[in-house]
Amino acid sequence: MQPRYAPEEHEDKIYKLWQKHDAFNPDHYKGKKSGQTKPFSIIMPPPNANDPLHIGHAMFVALEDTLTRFHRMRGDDTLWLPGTDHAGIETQFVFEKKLQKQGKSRFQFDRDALYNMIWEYVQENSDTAVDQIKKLGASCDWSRFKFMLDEDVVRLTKETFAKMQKDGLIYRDIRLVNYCTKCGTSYSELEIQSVEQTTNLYYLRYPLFETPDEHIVVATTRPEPIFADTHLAVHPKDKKHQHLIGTQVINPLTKQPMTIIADEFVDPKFGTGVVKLTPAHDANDFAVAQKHKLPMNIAITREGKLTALAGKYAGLKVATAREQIIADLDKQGLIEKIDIAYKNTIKTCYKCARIIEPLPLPQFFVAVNKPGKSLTEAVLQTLAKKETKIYGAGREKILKHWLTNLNDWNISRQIVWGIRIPVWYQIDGHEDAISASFLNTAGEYTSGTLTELLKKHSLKTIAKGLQSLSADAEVPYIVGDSTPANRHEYLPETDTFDTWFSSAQWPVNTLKTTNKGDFARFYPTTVMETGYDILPFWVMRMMLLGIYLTNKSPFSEVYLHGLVRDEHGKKMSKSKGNVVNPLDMVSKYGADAVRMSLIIRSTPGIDKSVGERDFIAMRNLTNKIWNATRYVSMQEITDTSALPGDTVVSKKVATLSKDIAKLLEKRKIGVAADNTYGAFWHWFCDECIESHKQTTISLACLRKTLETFLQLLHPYMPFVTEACWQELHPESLLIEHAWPT
RNA sequence: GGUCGCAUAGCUCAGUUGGUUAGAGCGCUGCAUUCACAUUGCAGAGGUCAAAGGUUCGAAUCCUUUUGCGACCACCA
Repeated sequence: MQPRYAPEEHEDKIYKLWQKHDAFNPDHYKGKKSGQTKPFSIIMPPPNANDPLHIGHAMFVALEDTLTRFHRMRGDDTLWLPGTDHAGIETQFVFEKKLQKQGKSRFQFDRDALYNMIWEYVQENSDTAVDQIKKLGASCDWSRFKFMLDEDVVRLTKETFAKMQKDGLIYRDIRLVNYCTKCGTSYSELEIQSVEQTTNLYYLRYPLFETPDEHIVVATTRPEPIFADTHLAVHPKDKKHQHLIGTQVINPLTKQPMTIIADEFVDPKFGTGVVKLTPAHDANDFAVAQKHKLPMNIAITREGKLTALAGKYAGLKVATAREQIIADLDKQGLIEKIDIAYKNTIKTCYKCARIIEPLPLPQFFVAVNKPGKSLTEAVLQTLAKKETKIYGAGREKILKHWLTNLNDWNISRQIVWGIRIPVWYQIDGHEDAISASFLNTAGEYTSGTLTELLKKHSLKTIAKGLQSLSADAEVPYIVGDSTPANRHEYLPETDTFDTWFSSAQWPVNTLKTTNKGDFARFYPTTVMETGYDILPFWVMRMMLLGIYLTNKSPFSEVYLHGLVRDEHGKKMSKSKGNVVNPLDMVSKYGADAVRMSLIIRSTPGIDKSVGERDFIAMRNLTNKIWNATRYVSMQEITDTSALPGDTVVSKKVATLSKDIAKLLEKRKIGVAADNTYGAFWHWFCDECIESHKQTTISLACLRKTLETFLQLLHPYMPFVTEACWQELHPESLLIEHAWPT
């Protein structure tokens, strides 16, 4: 053996050795173990298929592989199921950026071409994540690998949608959705960020209809949709304004009369105590409008421009329009004052940071709290019964908070990269209520209502080149994978599912499509291990849909790891330049060192700081393990008799094995790793090996103890321990070895 | 405004569910090297465990309050 451990000389070879022996596949162990073995399963959080791994991925690989290897050694029927995600919006965006660099835009391609281009792009890079996961030593069963867009997974995802539709848990309706005009799609409430901003609060004068010399003042941060204002509102008990209820004012832009109504949502103490109602562009106003059955005028398009309603401002972008409108109102003397340092919070797009435009669009929603069939209630009950245990510094409370306040889930996305919603709209009789855009054979776009389009084009032509379709909420539709066969005519939905709608079914849909019997054998899974940052996006939704589909929580434990921070405890970001690439560190210090650095002394739910110094320290540990083995393998067997120190040593190591196992079972992984490290270095190396030099313990005992330590260290540091094991026992594999007792 | 988390050595963090003299890594000081490993060993300095009060035979750990930091959620036009 060389005096130094060189990870690059061993890691790939050892990984191949494991694979050659099929050591990751639970079926490999079938019949080899005595008695009934209990299942242990982890579904890997599927990384984006074509993205390189970041340090957070290394964290999940390290933790999940540690648990997997530990349970495999304990003799459990152990499956770690790997997979990758199509990551709808993320991937489409990365691809669009690539197009942009080439001076192109996604709107230059028809949806099939765009989809195929992205598919190609993903295929080209799809091995990136998988290769890197292997480099980290993941002992997941690649024979059961799944991709979110695998045909069978897609089929099951659509079946879930159909089942939910049947059960009345899916509905299509006009709601104010969070729309990003830059990304060109709507989002659910979870993908929205709140940002505090300083903005102008305009105090505008609305002349009274009867006596136009008098006016009422309304404060607003958004003057541009005033065209769409339908009413003003005051609090019914507001003494100052009570007398105006039911009277009319003049809309300062359209000059049309508007009625003042009363509603308790108005806070008489805020601003002037008078609110303008813009039902189509404000969530509060929308709610009030529904309550009072007020009309909804649309002032802003999906492109973020003003509609024809805006007269001379039509077609202007929101920001430009605002300036001009304020200037014009000022000329008319309709501005009372402007508070230029007003602070409020606005919603922004989590992807591009643009301001989210609330727009009324007909979309598909999952009813999460339908009386009698409440998905959220079912999850809350599961949690109350402790059917699923959450590890992660108080995150269970956060989860409960989410579940008790969750709104219906918008699952429609206006992008092509994803699973198309399997819905068909009935055309005949609804031509006016459906608008579409299609590409003809000459490559030209044509759009309009179907009434207009069908005058010049056949339905077949439209269907063939269909790019986008927008049907009013009342248009009847049928759920299905192909054109419904009946006397009606149909066009398909063009929206795709929210990525998380398919991810939410991942534990169910993967196990149902791998090997026959896997679902019964491994579901519900044991541990769901992932970062706490996607608790509401993913974990909560897996519980919502998992329980809905199977009546069982998809996992009995949730282990939420913290975010990986830099060595100063700062958040990693490209702009700070403190991003650590895990694969660079792997090639520098070895996979074991990277894994151990992330795991040792980590605590669920608490962020973990790592830096080069930690990788170096753990690289030193790999070398220490290597050299301890080297020492033992260098000894010549002179006397095989036991020595007086042996009993104490073997007793202590047996206790240690038990203690470490208990810690790992209680998911105190960071503590287990730390204790194993300490015992190995400061007890085994510093004391036991020295005792052997003093001939107070025998070589046999020393060797046995070292082997035990290789077993104890193997879950965290699989490569070096296996490399050392091969020096001692080339006839067997450490990965297949039983946990020491 | 609400919820959650954190505060322990110079730095970054553990502390196995209340149990002697509070630990690790890095850093620092001194010594050691034909010895498995200098990616090493030995010795050492360094902490009133944020503050105050309470429960207890016993508190870094449980409870209350305060302060500071961080995250999330909700927000009033």
